[in-house]
Amino acid sequence: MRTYTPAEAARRSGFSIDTLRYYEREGILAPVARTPGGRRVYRDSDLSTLDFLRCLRDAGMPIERLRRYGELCRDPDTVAERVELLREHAAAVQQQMDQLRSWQARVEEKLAWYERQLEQS
Amino acid sequence: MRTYTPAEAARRSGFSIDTLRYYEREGILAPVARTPGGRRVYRDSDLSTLDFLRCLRDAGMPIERLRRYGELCRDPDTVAERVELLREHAAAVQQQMDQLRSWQARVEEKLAWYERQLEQS
DNA sequence: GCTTGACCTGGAGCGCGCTCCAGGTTGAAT
DNA sequence: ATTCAACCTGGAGCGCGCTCCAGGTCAAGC
Repeated sequence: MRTYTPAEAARRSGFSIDTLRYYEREGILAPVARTPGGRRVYRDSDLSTLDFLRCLRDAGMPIERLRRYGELCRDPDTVAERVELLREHAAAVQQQMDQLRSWQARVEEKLAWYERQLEQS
Repeated sequence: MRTYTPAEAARRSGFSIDTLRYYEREGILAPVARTPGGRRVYRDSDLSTLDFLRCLRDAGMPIERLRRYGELCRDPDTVAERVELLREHAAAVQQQMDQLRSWQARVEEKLAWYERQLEQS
């Protein structure tokens, strides 16, 4: 089970070093292990957590919910709550996709109209 | 061709009065007609512009591009540029949808795993 | 032992997209 | 004529999610 410096963790997770510290401060990420001198030592488990957090962020989950999810993951007896949280966000994502689809339709219409304009001129 | 007070325009467009003023200041919306006393008088054409702007915003188009689109719409000889701008954003939206779909898949996996956990306990 | 670059902390700053505020004006209703 | 809600302007403030900075510490390589 190897370890990673902050720079490596940043590179692999896609978050900046500052963001990694920020997430830890905010309680999104559990406190990371340290060297005797105080430097952070990220483990594989941290990286896989970060990987999933990255995914949640990319899907638009706000920081506050991310924190909630992070907290829940530190208590093994909260699987049901985690499921609920993810289902909630899944519904939000579904809604957003529906909206984007209707946007696409509307823009296609507008583009078709513009294209007719261009032909006529 | 009826007209609308700022409050009515806000209600119908879904933007706040402050946002309407902001969009005008920023050149996203063309200068709105005024009464002799200086109050804004929105027209149907303003409302339909706002309706499309609302749609673009909801699809995540940033303010800067909105401004560009607004400017282009004030010059009738810019249909090709408008088409280009919309196509560009359409590509961004497509990318976002693809990402959301892959997010959904990943979360479904995680949920299935959590559900197995719940059954076992 | 010294250098050097990566890291540490607490706190300030930033970019976006509004949102609110103070202080003043307008105009429809009474 | 008076009231009063809705409106005006310029500019400050805010919430989010980071990002940057100053001033200091650590540790690997020479």
